[in-house]
Amino acid sequence: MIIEIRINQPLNLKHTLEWGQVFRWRKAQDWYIGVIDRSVVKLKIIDNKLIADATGKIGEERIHDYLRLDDDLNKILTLINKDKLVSSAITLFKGLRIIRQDPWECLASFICSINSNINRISKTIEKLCMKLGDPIISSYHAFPTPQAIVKAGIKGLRECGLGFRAKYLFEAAKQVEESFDLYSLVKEQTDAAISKLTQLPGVGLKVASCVALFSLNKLDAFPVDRWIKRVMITYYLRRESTIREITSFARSYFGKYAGYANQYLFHYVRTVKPRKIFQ
DNA sequence: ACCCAGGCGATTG
DNA sequence: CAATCGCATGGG
Repeated sequence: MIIEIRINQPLNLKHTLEWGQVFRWRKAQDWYIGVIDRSVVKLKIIDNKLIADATGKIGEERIHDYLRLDDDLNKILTLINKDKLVSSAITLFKGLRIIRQDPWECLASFICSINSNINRISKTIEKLCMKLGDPIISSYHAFPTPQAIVKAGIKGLRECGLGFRAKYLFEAAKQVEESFDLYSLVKEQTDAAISKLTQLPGVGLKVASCVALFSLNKLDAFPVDRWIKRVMITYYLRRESTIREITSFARSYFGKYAGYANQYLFHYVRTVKPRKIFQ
């Protein structure tokens, strides 16, 4: 099914889908191909239209929702544009949008991301889906359900290359299957949602913040990894700081769209040479 | 070798 | 009590 969505504001699929919010999108000629929920989706932009070619029952509403096209990006970028650094990032990456993933897929993905790198995370998740996800069409599979993860067992997960993360993912899946109400967290305040998430095994502040930002509609969540930590300390705080000090500063400095600032900065410090950032 | 979108439990101060 | 440390693992 082909869906056309008229877009009247910045949307850059490369910046949005390729670098670290989500790990399953691949570029094929002029399309981006990925899986949203249980549908294989191809996306491309022609002029001011987003073209989606999708299998299954997915409709315009979910595509719109996934790319958060309701976010007024121009307004958000104006609000977070507080200094030269963010301003440069916005110039380079305008059209990068926060996306709204399925919370379980997001949680599982970021448990897999612990002390790893984007390249490896993508490969691990690919193996997980291939082995444990329900087939959709050709070689595309849905993301494995918590039940499928539990059924695979720690040994089965290790065979996908999860290493020491296998037991975290297994235990988290078990709790989500049995008692942990992941999907109700969308109704909670940001800090409450994050603190509940960190009760899960393998979920610390960083992973919880990513889940809150990328799947639970918490646009003020500010994940601090080593890249963000370095740029925040050297450019903003200008002294040794804890993760809590950094997130607290970021919230007050960038405001309720701190998560957007986070993604633009993350993109920027990973792309631009350090000496260019700090002159 | 060294680094990587961190978390956890043990140890130290 | 908080801060620090070593470790789980595997690919580039």
